[in-house]
Amino acid sequence: MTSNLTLKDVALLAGVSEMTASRALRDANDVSINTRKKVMDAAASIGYVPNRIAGSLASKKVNLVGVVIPSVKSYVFSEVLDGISASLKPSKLRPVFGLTDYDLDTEADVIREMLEWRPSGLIVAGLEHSEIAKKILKNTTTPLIEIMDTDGDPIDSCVGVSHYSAGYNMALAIMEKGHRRIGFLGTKMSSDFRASKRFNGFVDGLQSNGIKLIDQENYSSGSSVEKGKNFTAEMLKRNQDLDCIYCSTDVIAMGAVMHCLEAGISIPNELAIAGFNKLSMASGLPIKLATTDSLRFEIGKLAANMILERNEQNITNPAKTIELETSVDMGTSI
Amino acid sequence: MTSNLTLKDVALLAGVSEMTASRALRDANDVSINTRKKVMDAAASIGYVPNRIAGSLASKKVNLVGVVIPSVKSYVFSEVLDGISASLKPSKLRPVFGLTDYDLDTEADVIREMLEWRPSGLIVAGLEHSEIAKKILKNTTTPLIEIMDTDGDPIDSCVGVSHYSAGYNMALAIMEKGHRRIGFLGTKMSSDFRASKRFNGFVDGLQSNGIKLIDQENYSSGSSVEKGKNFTAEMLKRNQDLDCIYCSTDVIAMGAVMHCLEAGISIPNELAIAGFNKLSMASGLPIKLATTDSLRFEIGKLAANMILERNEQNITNPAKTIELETSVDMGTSI
DNA sequence: CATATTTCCGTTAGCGCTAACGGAAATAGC
DNA sequence: GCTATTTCCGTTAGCGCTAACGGAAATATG
Repeated sequence: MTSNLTLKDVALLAGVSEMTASRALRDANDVSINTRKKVMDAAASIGYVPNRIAGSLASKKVNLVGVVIPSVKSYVFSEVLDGISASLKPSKLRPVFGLTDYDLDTEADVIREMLEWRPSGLIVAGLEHSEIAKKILKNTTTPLIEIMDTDGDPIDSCVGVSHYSAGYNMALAIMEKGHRRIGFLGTKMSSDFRASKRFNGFVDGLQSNGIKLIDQENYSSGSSVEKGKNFTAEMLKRNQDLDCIYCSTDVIAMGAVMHCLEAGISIPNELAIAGFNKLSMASGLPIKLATTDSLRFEIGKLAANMILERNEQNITNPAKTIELETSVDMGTSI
Repeated sequence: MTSNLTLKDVALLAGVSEMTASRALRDANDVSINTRKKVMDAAASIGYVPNRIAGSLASKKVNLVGVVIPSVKSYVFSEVLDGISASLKPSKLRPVFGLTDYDLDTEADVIREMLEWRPSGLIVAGLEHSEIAKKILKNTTTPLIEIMDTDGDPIDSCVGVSHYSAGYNMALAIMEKGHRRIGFLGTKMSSDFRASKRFNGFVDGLQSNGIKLIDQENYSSGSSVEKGKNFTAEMLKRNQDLDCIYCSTDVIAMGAVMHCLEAGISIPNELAIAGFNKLSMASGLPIKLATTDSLRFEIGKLAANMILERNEQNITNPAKTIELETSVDMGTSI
């Protein structure tokens, strides 16, 4: 409760009305310098902390932006959050995060809970939602930005990259380097829609040259360097003539690289490796990993900016989709 | 705004009073099965989303827990958040995150903003705060848990590990393995109090055997694998007879390992390497990194549980400090 | 000096919900 | 059958703040 001081206490002490105290504490301009100082001093002397709940109800302005993401552990969304924080920092808006744990039912719950706070905007990762969530989102007048991904039908606005294209273009890049016997290593598709889109794009990209995937491993639950290492070893055991592995994320690719370091396999001569995301932690590797920058920080920044724009202008902005261009970062690993 | 439907709309449609509608939507028990169904159907049919702002004001219960951390990018706090989320999930409480960017003035602002929402509890990383922040925190009746670190004076309750001891014990472990010419590699101390405590503990630990640090590098801003790699190279150039490097975090230690892999330096024969945190991504390395588990998930879980306890019991719980025991994980790198 | 304008502050009303009480109707008790 | 209890629902009164209006005092205008 932060002690139970209210505006009335401040007003009484300063010898003004509650309304004047309220105006003085926010920087409204209908207050003389003298009374403002009196009020400020009174508030400071008793340690008054304004009650935003009451303030928001009265003003009908909440100044929070709901951000719904699967996880904060994944090295991916944390940078999105960072971009959002950076954009919102100079404004009055503040981000509030909700985690879905990659579960669409949880996501629907989180979205509902978020909307109960009447946020100034909502940023949700991904274009795939449960029917319930879609219904809620379509019903709301809160500005909504779906992020990360543009391969699908946004409900309102959208900022992201095409994961299908990212996969497709990586396939082209890999084939251009002469690799033909190619495997894929990634997490189970059901929970990670974007990885699945990259996979589809990749397969179609190979197909455009008449090439088919030799092997594919879809492990369950989260990605880790260790999993990447182990599954790479297994896949190589199954297919001794494999000359390239496309990993659904850099984390896995790092594991693949680790395996090669340990097993004395030369990259890319004996095995080419490519990942996705362009994670900064991969930059410490002995080779430069081929990857696609998923522009996470940029996406967060742009999404937050769209919310800010919509809040400044009272006119209802039209829905807008921003598809950022990705390009293959060749590195030295393919 | 999620459209402007209010309880009144639901009540009217269901043919009951607002109060009854309110009771029916929350699961209060003074409502017959029939009327509850009527209200639920009415609410669903028009897509009513309760206004928590109003509800919280009226009930004086907010059910949010403020979580103030330096960053979400650091691979460290994300697991704390995860622990907090896991603990709070079955309860009504929800975490709200605020980022300080390792800046104490920003931290004070974030704390103040958090308290304006009258949260059910506040979890703040670290024991070091600005004078302003301390004053605010001492003044509040909101349950406060300072986390991560127990080397200092908690304002209220506290859950963490002793970073001083962690450093001290790692020094003992390293010396026990026979290493004597030891360097330290970490980020600039001013911004990272816990790294600095580990450093002090480490130096004192060495001192207990009459050993002094040979070299030390404190780079500015954040840690990365690449920095670890580069600064390890530099330090080895300066001190060709170095036989061990203690890194302020596993991220740096991974970089050190990378350098050794590239330069063909054998670990731990030619160079021993130790880190801190026990990050999961280090588990993919060819050697098992010596480290200290910082028990991040556990800390988050316990902190959230303390908030839950305090919310269940109406009695004002006494401040409590939980210091979790750490132990050196020897790995194969020292 | 009279009028027009600006500056400053207070009053009233209400944001959308819930706590607390009270009372009517339904059920139980004997 | 009449009282005691329970079940269910409505009424009243705020939670702590701010929007909007209005009005007195101070200042400007000529």
